[in-house]
Amino acid sequence: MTQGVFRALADPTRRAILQQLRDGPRGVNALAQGFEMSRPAVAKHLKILEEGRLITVEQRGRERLNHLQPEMLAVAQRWLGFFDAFWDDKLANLKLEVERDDD
Amino acid sequence: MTQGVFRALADPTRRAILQQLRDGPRGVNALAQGFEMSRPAVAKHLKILEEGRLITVEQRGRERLNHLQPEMLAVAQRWLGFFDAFWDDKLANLKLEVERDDD
DNA sequence: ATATTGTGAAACTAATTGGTTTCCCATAAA
DNA sequence: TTTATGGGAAACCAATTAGTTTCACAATAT
Repeated sequence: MTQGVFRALADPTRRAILQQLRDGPRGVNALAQGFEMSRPAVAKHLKILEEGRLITVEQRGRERLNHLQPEMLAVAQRWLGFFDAFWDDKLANLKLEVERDDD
Repeated sequence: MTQGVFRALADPTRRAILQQLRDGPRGVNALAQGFEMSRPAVAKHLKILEEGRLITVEQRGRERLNHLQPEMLAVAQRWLGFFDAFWDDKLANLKLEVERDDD
């Protein structure tokens, strides 16, 4: 699960797609207009985003609307959260250094 | 900057390396023992982590100690934070799945 | 009925990735 | 001074990635 999310986030086009989808669901063509690449290329990115469960697809007639599904971003946030303690420790150590650096 | 970070995080070995480094700085050989791959392979991952500025290298004699530098993880966290507005009550359902996740 | 639109699928390509083995060098220890 | 250790660099390889063009097809619009 974690792998699917981080893999999906690794590509700048895919991250941009997610940001686009914050404004509402979009079809492949609408999305592809925002990028300098062909529709099939964007379609492949969407597939990877779908595999990572960062988007869901709603079929409406001949249209396929790609919806942002931000729940999985929480997986990434949670993983990163495990380092917050380290971050805090480092800041604390730094603080100590600063405090006895009064000469 | 964001690209370097997300690229570095895309590989499970690299994420595992970062987790290892939470316990303190390590040389390539020490790290490589934790994975079923050769030292040069791990060295390449370290290089990518360094390019993404997720680690720093301290040269001590013939040893090169790789230090976790968690500041850049905040870059990823900030990017993900832009989606916080989208979170809804589906998060509760997700929590169950997350808790039995490996990787 | 016909034309247009939104999309998927296949086949192909170039570049990148993730790994290997081998060899070499500098530092540290005997 | 010789040996052992920690690690870089090169050359190579297979698989994956990110893109392309072309074709096909079903749903909508005229």
